[in-house]
Amino acid sequence: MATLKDISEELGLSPATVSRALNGFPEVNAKTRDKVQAAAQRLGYRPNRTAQRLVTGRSGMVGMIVKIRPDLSADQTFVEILTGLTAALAARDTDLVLAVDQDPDPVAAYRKMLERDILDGFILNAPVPQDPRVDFLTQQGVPFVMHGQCRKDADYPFYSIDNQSVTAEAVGLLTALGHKRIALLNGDLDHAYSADRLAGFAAAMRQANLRVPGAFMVAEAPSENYGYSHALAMLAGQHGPAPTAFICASTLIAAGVMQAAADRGMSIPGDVSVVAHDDALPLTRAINFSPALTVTRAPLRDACTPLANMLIDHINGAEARDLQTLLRAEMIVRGSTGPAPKDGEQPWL
Amino acid sequence: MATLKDISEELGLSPATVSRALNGFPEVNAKTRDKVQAAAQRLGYRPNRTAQRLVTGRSGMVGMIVKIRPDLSADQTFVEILTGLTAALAARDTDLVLAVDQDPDPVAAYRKMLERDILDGFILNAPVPQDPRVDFLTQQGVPFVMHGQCRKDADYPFYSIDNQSVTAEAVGLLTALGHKRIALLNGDLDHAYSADRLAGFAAAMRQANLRVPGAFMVAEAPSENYGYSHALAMLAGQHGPAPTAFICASTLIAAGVMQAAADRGMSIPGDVSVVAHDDALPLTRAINFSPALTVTRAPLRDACTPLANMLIDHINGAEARDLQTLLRAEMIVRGSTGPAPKDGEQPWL
DNA sequence: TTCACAATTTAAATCGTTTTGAAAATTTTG
DNA sequence: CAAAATTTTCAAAACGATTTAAATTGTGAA
Repeated sequence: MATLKDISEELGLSPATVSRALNGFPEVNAKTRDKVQAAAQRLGYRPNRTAQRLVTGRSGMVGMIVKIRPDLSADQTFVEILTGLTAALAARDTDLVLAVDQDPDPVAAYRKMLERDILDGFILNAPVPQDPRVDFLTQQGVPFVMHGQCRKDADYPFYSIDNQSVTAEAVGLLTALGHKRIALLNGDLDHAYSADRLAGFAAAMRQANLRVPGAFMVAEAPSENYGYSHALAMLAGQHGPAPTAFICASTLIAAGVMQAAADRGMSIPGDVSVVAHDDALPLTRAINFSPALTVTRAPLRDACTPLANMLIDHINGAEARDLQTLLRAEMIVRGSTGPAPKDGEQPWL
Repeated sequence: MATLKDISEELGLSPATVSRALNGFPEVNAKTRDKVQAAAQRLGYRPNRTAQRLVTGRSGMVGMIVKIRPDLSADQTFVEILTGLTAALAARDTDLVLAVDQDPDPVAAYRKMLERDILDGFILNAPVPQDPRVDFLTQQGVPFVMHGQCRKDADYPFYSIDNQSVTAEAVGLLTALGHKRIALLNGDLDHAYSADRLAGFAAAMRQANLRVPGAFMVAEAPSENYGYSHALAMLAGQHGPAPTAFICASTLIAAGVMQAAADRGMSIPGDVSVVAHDDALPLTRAINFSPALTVTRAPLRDACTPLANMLIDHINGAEARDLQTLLRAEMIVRGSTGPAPKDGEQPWL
C-alpha cells in the first residue's frame, strides 16, 4: 500500500506538501496539487486511517448500542435503521461499531464501550422518557445524537418527528369527519414516542371536547396480534360503546385492527375508520392495505442520513443547538378513513 | 489519559520496559513488573488502541456483513448471533463493525469494506452452497471464519453443526417408531444448511428403503405460516396419503405444523409426530410446546464464542486446519413424537 | 538593487505504542 | 577476582499520517 512518503519521493516533494495537497489546503500551488493528485491516483494511495486517527485523536468510529428486550422485539425497525445508518456513515468515512446490551443498567453498556476508548460518539435510539443516557454521556463529555426526542429543552443534537402532532393531526382528521369515539392503540409507553403520542392524543381530544375512557387508550409493543385482539374486544362492545375510529401506532397494529373489523363483518371506512402512523418499513406497506391506509407518514429511513451527519458534525465541533431537527409527519389520506357512521355519533360520557 | 511515558517517568524506567512489563514479556524482572503493574493500575493506564494498531498493523476490529433479503428476514437469528458475538469479541478486546449489504453482487460489500482497510478479518454467516465469498476473501488473503459449512474440503476456519446428521437422526428416530411417510419442511434451499439437511434426509430415507414424493419435501424461508399452510395441505391429503410425521427446519415451522394438526382435529403424537431442529432462540422455546417438542438441539448462541475465538486465533496466525469445528446436534426426545398410527404404516410408492 | 510581503514549501515534532540492537547490571564460572 | 555468560534495561527507530514553525521562493514597491 502506497504511503504519503512514497508519493513525496516519487515527486520530489515533502510529505507535508503532499498531505496538504490531498487535504485541500489553500496554500498549495495549483500545479503541485494536480501533480500530487495524479500521483496519488496512479499509485493507488489510500490514507492509513490508523495513522490519521493517532495524530488527530479521532477514531472515525461511532457506536450504537442495541437494547435487547426480553421479547427480542428489536428486529424490523432495527434492521431498517441499521441499513440506512451504515450507508450514511460510510459516505462520511465513518464506521459503525455495534454492541448489544443485556444489562438492566441503562448506561452500563455505554460505560463499557467508553472504557475501550475507541469511539468518537454515539447514536442513541429508542429514547425513554427522561432518558438517563443523556445525563451520563453529557457528563462524560461524549458527543451523541438522539434518534427521537426525550426532552423539550434538549441541549444535544436530535432528529425526531413531532410525535404529539402525529396523533393530534389524526384526531383532527377524524373529528372533522364527525367521529366522536376514537380509540388509541399506542406503542409501549416505555418509549418516549408513545408517551408523546398519548399526550398529543389526549390534548387534541380534550380540545375537541371529547372524553376517552381508559379502556380505549391501550399501549403495548406493536404487533398484529395486539391490534387484532384489542380491536376485537372494543368492537364487540366489551368496554362500552364501540369506537368508530382507531388511531394506531404502526401499520402492523392497523393490519390487526382491519382484520378484527373484517372478522366482525364491519366495513372500512363505512363502519370503522383507521389511521396509523407509517414508518414506511418495506414489509408492511400502507398503500397495499385494502382499503389503502390513511397514515401520518415519516419514513424511518429518512432519519438515517441526518442522524449520521449531525453526529459527525457535532464531533467536528458544530453546536448542538444547530443540530436539532423536529420533523412534522406527513398526513396522507387514503381509503381507510371516512365519515363517522350515522348511528355512531354519540360521544363517550 | 495516562500513557506509557507517564508510567515510565513516574517510575524512572524506559517506555520499552514498561511496555514489556505490561505485555508479559519474560525478560523483565519480576519486581519491576510488579511495580509497573501497580503504577498502571494507580494511574488508570489504558493502552491507546490506535497507537497499538499503527505499530502492529492490526486494527482490533472484525467485520460482519448482513445480507438483507427482500423480506427483511434477517431478524431473529441475526439478533441472537449479534448478541453473543459482540460479547465474545469484547472478551478478546475486539470490536465488531457492521455493515448492511443490499448489493446483488455477493462480494461487493466485502470489497468495499476491505478498501476502507480497517478490518483484521470477517465473520461470514449464512453460507450458500459454493459460497463465492470464500474464494474472494481467500484470494485477497483476508482471514475469516465461517458460521456454517459450505464445502467438505474447506481450508478455512469454520464452526458448524452437522446438518446432514440433523435430518438423518430425525429420520432414524421416526423410522424406529414405525413411521413410513415422513415429510420434510425444510428451510430456504439457498442456504447451505438447508441443502445439507435435504441431503441427509434423502440419504437416510433411501437407506430405510422409503420413497418421498417431491411434494412432501418443501423448502422455504422459515415462518409459522409456511409450516401451517403446507402441513394443512399435506394432512388434507392434497398431494397423496398424508404423512404421519414431519421434520421441520425450525421450531417456528413446527408451531405452524402443530396448529395445522390441531385445526384438523388430529392429535400429537397420536396421529402425527413432529420433530424440529431447535436453534434455542429465546422466543420459541421447544419445551413450551404442547406437547413438548422433540428436537435436534444446537443453540445458536453456542456458536458465538468459538467463532470469535477462532477468527482471532486465525488472525494471530493459527492454522485454519486446527480451527474447524463440526458439531453434532443433540437429539432430545420429548412428547411430540410417538409410534406411527396403526392405519398409517403404508409407505409412499 | 534592496526591502517588505505574500505565496509555497519544507524540516521536524507529534500522536502512543512496539520492537530492534546495544548497553548496563547482575550472576555464574573458572 | 576477573572473565564470561546471562539478565535486565534502555535509546532510538519504526508505524503513517498531521501540523507547527521556519525556510525558501517569488512579487512588487521604494
